[in-house]
Amino acid sequence: MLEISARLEEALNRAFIKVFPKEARNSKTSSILTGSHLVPASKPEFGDFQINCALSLAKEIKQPPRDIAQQIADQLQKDNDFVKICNPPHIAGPGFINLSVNSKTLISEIHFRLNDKRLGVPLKKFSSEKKIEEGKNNNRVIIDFSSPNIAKEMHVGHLRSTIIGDSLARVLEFCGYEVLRLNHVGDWGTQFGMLITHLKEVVPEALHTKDIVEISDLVNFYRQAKKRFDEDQIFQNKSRSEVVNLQAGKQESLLAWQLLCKQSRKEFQKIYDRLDINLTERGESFYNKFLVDVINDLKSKNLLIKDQGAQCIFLDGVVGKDGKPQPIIIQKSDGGFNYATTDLAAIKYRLTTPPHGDGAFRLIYVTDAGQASHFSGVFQIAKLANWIPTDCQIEHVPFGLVQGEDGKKLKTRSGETIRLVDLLDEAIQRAREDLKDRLKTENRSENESFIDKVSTTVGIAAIKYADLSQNRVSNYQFSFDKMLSLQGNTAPYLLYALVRIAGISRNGGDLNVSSQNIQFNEPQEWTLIRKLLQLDCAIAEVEKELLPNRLCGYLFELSQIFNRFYDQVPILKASEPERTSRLALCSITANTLKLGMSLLGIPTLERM
RNA sequence: GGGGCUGUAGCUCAGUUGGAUAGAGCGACGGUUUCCUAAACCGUAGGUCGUGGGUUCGAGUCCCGCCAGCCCCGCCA
Repeated sequence: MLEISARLEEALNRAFIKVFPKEARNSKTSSILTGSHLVPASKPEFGDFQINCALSLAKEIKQPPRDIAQQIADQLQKDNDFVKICNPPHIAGPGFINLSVNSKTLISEIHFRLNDKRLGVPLKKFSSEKKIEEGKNNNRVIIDFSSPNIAKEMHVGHLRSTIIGDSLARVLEFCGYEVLRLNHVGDWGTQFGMLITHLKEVVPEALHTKDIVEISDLVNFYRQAKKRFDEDQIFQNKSRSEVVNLQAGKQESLLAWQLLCKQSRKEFQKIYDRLDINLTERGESFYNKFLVDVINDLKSKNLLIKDQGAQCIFLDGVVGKDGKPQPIIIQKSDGGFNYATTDLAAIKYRLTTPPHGDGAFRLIYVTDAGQASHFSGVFQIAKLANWIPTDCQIEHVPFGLVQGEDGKKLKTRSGETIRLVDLLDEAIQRAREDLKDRLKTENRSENESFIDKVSTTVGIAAIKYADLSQNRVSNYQFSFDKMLSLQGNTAPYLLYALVRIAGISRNGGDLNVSSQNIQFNEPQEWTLIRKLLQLDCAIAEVEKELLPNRLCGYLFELSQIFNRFYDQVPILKASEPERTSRLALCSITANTLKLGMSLLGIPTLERM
């Protein structure tokens, strides 16, 4: 519908100039006229699109809005391209112009989708000349997401960033951008002092030999190290000097550090594999060699102020609890750097043209909303330092907390943080029990591998979909019962719609429709057609707003409309040409759902 | 104290540059199966959109005040 919408918009602009030539030149009214007034209809009974401008023009032009609407509508009917696409416009209410796309156009769009792998979603084109000229890819986007800490376990707090970031990456890739998915892991910092010291004592051979040491329980290892650090003065001192060794690049310490990172990476990868997440690891340590440059650059631009021994930047409006201006610390009083410094180095590197940087034009950070002020500060500094070229965007994509059903931050009963593995396992386990119950009541028998596959797919799909289907800005209430529910806006409901279509195929419905002879008569068919044609709009919205829930909402509505169609209109038992026509709709619906789910990172099933 | 986010049906949430009578799902109540998976479909009930002002032909949406909840705020990330 995007292309149709654009063509109608052009027709509308032509009509404006014909009907209101003077007003089109007048600065006040032309701003009303040139603004986009063609919007999707607010209700199906109003058609496909509506034009609202008559109401806003009425006062300026001093004519009743319905008269203005009538003149525009009359002119539109004289426009060749408009008449090709639309039925005659209707004036409604106080002055709305309702448009409905004619059936010929809708059918030709349906034909096109039968043979189009992208289902009518345009692929963005980027000029290769600009690339060469500027020495960078003007379509490269960096999405920074997931970002767990080395030597710690992934927990529920990493869930949203990982799932949302991955989905945004998939959508932008599909749109045609080159996406660099960066895992900004916490692989540097003072905590490595205690970890290395502990490692030295527990598995000393790790310091001299590569690859043979396994730390089976890294979490426990971290806890032990932390405990000793808190209780043992001598251990603390050793740890501190170990940090110095590491930063100085001492061979032994580096080896230990690498071992810990490697071990963690292996654990993370298990989760990423289960969730089908693809990421490039580039941790904080990567930026170490650029930190001094960051300080020097900021110094040369006179942005740094020394305060109590630390190098700081004071931003307007940033005030502490005491009401005094509060600095962002770029270099600590002991000469060390902190996360603001690393984040600044990362911004600089990511925007710098290759080979000295990534040459991205858009940076997206998917982290919790609690870091909003941190990113706002860091972004402001990058702007002050002139590191952000005018055609580049940098944005924080925040998301809310994961809460339990009590409305509080999700924890275990004993108050501990929930491990991500346990969350996945439980979802799959519950999906398995639900499935087994159903098999029993329906008197079906399935083998173990079927049960495994269905419960794994449903469990993972439920967790991902529950998260993605909510507006990411607000807090999200985690509930196994709701996400696994077979009714409502859930993954199982969408999966089931696909299973129904696969069932039609198994029962002799050929979904490879290429026939030119398709026709539609039922209202359920037209409703489904109109929804199918809106996929491009839904994806364009996610691309623009970075809100995956818009796509989820679309897929849910599509599933609802399909289920109504399936329930009320016979398919296999219909005679030709209805049968083939309806199979064509089934085919496009299945492809649309599969594509949509794949952009959410959710696998689908043929049977469940 | 400063800043951010949130406040919409009993519950969980949508609501796209301001547009027509504010929408789903769950839960409640009632109905549908000789037919492609009823994990579905149809219907009924349920709202002072936190609150008070303002802008506008028109406000859940924009602006200001207030109330409530959560989060962040000097050398952790």
